Amino acid sequence: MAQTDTVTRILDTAEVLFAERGFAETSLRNITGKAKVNLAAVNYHFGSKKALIQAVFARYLDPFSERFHNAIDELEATYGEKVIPLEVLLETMARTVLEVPAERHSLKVFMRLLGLAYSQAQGHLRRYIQEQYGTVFTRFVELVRQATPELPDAERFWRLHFVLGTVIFTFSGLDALRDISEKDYGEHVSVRNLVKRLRPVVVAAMQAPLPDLDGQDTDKTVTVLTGAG
Amino acid sequence: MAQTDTVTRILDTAEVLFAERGFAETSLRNITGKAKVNLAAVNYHFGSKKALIQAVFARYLDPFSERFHNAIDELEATYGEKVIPLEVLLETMARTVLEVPAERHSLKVFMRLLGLAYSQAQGHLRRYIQEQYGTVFTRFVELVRQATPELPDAERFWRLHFVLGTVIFTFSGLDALRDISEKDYGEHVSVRNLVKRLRPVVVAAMQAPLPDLDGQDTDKTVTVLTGAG
DNA sequence: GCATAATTAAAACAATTGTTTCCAACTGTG
DNA sequence: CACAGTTGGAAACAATTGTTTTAATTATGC
Repeated sequence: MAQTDTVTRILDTAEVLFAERGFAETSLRNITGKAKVNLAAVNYHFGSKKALIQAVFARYLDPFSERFHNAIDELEATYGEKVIPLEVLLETMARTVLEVPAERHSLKVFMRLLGLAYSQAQGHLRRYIQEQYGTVFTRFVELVRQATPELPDAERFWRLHFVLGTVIFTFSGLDALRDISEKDYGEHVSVRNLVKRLRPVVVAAMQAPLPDLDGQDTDKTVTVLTGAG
Repeated sequence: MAQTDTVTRILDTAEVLFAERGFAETSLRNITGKAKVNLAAVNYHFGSKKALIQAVFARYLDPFSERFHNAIDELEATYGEKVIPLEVLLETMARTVLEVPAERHSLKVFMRLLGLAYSQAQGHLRRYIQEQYGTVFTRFVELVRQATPELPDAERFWRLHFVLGTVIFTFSGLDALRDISEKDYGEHVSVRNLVKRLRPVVVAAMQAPLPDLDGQDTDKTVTVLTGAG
């Protein structure tokens, strides 16, 4: 058994189990058992369970980070001094996200891991991702800023997280949602199909009219909402 | 110490710890220690940790379910045979969600618990919530269907989950996001403020143009996206 | 082909988990 | 006051956790 084989086998098994059950709910014995490697192999090759978790993320985020930087480089070279349209930025992000796991594993696992990174506020993980891949996200946000000059900075910040929530939540719970969709509406949705459904919704969300933040909401009447129809 | 005091103290402490760290990461000793009750009290009063988790949810979802049914009853009485507008439905849902935890605890905890219920796919939890509170959601969805006749059923299904993802994701990670927002943009966002920001985005998402689902995406050009600008 | 390092294997480790047991303390009722 | 049943408290339970240790095996370099 080659040296890399054990490492790869652990990573392959771990990412699936993590995505299915979460980090705390997945024991090393569970991983090593399913991967048919020795229990001590995890601590030998990775050092600790925390380090294994980070390694699982790195295997997705490293290629993503590199590809996305390259994609943005190309865009900037193409558009020169001109502002890159929001739709192009979103499309580039989507394409990069879709490309990375396509090579090896499923997008679902990747998204589910991202969702876990947020929801299971494992302190070390959030810190690791922020330190390791913060610059990519910062660069993207800056371009989005230039593409949406009409949005106040704070508003853009929140809207980006709104759509991030939509995407992560959707793909993270993909299996369960797909089952319901298939049972109730008889149609099987592919990832590509779902991306197509997401497109107009995400764009509409980013381009929605600005909220009325003045007035200390003295009343909860529904009239406030109707302004967007 | 009255009989209910211990139970309440356990629930109050458990919901906060669950919301902060998740279910598996929160031990009974952690809960009982912080709640200053005996370790065995949990198993005595609730039977098991699983049952405790369900009880924590029930304390939020029971009042929510009742209030929401009442609110819908009122709406149906008011509108008679007429269709209830989408904005009114969303507003009613939002108001009910905001009302329930306001009485006792924080909305953040409530949302975070909902997020965990989805992300930490504890089988028993999802089943419990589905069995216990499925009818409320079904009733709501049916009204949304009448309010959005232009949406295909499957499309409406997905869009509801898209916005559900936005809301849960946002409030679930509220603390972390708020910290960033406050640090980078110097403005402290309240829950009410955030609800105001969500309003136009959610409405725009539901009313976004329909996706182009034909054509087996032969190309990944950005032109597909621009149709929504 | 041998010496040395790298990897795998098996076992034990200490710590923590949810749960149960057993007994004391309390509560309310006759 | 006495006695039933309920609740609280400390300890122990068995199971599982991540990690470490020790020995065997395999690969590598000279």
